[in-house]
Amino acid sequence: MLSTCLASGPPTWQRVGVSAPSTRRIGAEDSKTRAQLVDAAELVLLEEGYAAVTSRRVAARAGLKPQLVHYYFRAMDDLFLEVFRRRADENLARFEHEIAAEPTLRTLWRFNVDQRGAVFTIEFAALANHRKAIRAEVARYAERYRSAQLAALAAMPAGRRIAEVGLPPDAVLLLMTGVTQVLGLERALGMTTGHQATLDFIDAAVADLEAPG
Amino acid sequence: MLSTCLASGPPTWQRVGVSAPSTRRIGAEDSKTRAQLVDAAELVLLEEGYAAVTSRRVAARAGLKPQLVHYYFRAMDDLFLEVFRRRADENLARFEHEIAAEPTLRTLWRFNVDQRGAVFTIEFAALANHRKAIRAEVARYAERYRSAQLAALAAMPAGRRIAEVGLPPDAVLLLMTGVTQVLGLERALGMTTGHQATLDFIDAAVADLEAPG
DNA sequence: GTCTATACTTCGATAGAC
DNA sequence: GTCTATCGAAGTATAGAC
Repeated sequence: MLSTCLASGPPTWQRVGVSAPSTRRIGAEDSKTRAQLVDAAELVLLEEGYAAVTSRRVAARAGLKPQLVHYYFRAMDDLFLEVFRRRADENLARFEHEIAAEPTLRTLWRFNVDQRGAVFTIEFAALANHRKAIRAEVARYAERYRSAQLAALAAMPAGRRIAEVGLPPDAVLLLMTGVTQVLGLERALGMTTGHQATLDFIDAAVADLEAPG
Repeated sequence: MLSTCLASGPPTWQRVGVSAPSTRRIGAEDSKTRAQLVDAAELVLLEEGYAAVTSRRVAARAGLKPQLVHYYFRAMDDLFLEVFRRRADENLARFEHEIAAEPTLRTLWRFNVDQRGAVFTIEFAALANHRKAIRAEVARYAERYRSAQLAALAAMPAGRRIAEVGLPPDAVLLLMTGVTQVLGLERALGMTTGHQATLDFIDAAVADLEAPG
């Protein structure tokens, strides 16, 4: 009966080991319908959280039938991966573009703090905690992004200055990423105390590293 | 028929406006069974994520019947709140205790970086994004914790030194919280590049603020 | 006060029709 | 290549038995 549906045992996304063989046919990757489903899934994810990303709700959002989700994606995880990859690739490309146009520490910081994907990030962080395939993909992206940032940093004057001062470049990036994240998280909670002061402080630090005097 | 189950419409936790009247009887707060359910819920949350915290799975984890979850908790959100409050209160108490025993910047930092609740935090951050009641509770806790940290900081020598240097205390806390979080998140992803260097750097900074030379 | 029998919705997934 | 009819498990919740 080869791995039929959820017949007994934990839900599909929790199963371990050899994934189902499943000879089921899958829709074309360049299908327009498929793209609509990915769009809808992203919206549902952002508005209602990953737990709400079900075939039925995604389909409803796209004005399509639920079964189509399973036609285009072997399992819900594949849909999540698609949603993630799309944004991740786009984000990386945008970073490379902006940093190439103006390779400064300020650009690096602006890009970090600009991140509109605070909710997006949290949802996938939570997902990554419990789903192997997603964790791997998120990690892969995080590494790529980190490398790109490090390379950019090393190539700019401020980067060399940072090294001279004895500041580990990794630490600078981790600190920047960190504050950004907390600021976003707290804002989502309705908290803003100390945010402006923090932003001002970092702004000044960036300015100082950029053009010390 | 007054608000029967999920009969039509979005799931309970998404419903807006006046919450169901529901005259249903609810179990005693000091019930042992109830406590078992909260324990089980926390375990499921940590191991499988918030989406896996369902009446059936929680009950299974506790070796009890699924219906009991609904007897002791009016809705699943109430269970989440209970899980959160328990840990939050415990954490705050532990903080107050440790900072009272040794009111230094190092204690503050150690407590932050020690946080074992990285997964816990992410899960509730994700939950808070989409569930009003939970968001309110998380925000309430975050404010309390922030206040406690600020008060502790203001009362220690290093705190005064920070102010002298022109560093906003809020920024110091946000930076500390931020790195901690990213470090935890990345470690969960299997990333460790630059972590030690960052920890060493902050360690040195803390030492310097503690006893400048 | 505690727990169970039961309702019925939503879920992921597949086989098979077009 | 695209979509639909349909299955059986898992989901929340209530009313009523003990």
